[in-house]
Amino acid sequence: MELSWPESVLSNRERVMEELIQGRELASQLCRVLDDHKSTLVSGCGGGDIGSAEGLVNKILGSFANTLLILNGNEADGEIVSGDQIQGNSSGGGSADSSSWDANHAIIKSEDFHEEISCKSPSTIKDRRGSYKRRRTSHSWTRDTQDLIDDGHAWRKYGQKVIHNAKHPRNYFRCTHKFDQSCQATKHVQKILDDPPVFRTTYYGNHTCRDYLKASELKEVIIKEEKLQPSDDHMMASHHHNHSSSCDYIVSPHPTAFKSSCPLSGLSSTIDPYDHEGDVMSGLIVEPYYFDDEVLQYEF
DNA sequence: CCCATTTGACCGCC
DNA sequence: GGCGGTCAAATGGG
Repeated sequence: MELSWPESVLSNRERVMEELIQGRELASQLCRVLDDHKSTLVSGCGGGDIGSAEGLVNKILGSFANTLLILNGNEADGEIVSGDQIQGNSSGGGSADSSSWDANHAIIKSEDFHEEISCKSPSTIKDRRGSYKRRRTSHSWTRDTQDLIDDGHAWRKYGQKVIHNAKHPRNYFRCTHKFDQSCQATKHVQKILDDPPVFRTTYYGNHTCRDYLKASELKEVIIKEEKLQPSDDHMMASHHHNHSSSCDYIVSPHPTAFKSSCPLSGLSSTIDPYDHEGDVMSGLIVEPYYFDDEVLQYEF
C-alpha cells in the first residue's frame, strides 16, 4: 500500500496516533466504569441503558481502531470494520485492539500474494501435507500469560512441534471456522517458563468468522471453563478444547458476552477483547504487546 | 458414529 | 540441511 501522506500529516502522524490511543484508552476506561455500574445493578433495572451505552462505547472503540488502522496503512487490506461488526469480530484479529497490529506486516507483498494464490502443482506429492506458505507477512502479536485463558474464540489444535532450544513443544491452533467461514486466524501456544509457568501465545491473522454461538451456549461454556484448572503442557490442548464436542464453536457473539469470560483469568473486565485474556491485572504479564519484528509497541 | 486431538510426514524458508 | 508450520491419517473420547 503506497499511501503517500502529506508532509504535515506525516509529521503529525505519530502524535495523532498517540491521541487516538489515549482516546481509545479513555473509552476503555469508560466501558469499565459502565461495567462496574452494571455489576452493582440488579439485572433488569436499567440494564438497557447500560447496554446501549456499552454499544456506544464499542462503536467509539471501533472508530478508534479503524482510524488507527488507516493510519497504519491497513485500510486496503479490508480490515476496517464497522462499530457494529466490532461486536462480533473480536479477539483474533482484534479490531478493537487494532493498534497493536503490526501494520508493516499486515500488508501482503504482492509477490507473496501471487505465491499464495498461484497453485503449486501438487502432482508430484502424495498429499498436501506441508503445502503451506509461511505467513511472514501477516500481522502477528504475542502475549505471555501465566494461565491459559480462553480468548473467546473457537480454536482447533492442528499440530504440535518441538521447537529447537525450547523446553516445551509449541502447539498450533487454527480457528474452528477456517473451513466453514474461511477464517484465517491461527495461534501458537508455547510454554516458555516453568516456574512460574508462562505461556506465550502468538496470534496470526484476524478472525473473519462470524460468531454464531448463542449466549446461553456461551454461558454453558464459561461455566465449563471455570471448572477447568489447567495444569501442565497437555492442558494446552485440553484447555482449548475441553468444550470441543458439545460446543464446537466458541466465539463471542457480543463483547459483553465476551467480557463475561473475563473472570476466567481473574481480570477486571475491559472492553478490549485482548486485554481480557492478557492477564495484565492478574500479575504476571511479561511483556505488554510486541510484535514479531519491531515496529509498534503499545502499552495500554 | 462423529468430532477433536495426536502425531508423523511433508514442504517452504533460511 | 535444519527448523518450523501445516496437513491428514490414525486414534480415542463422548
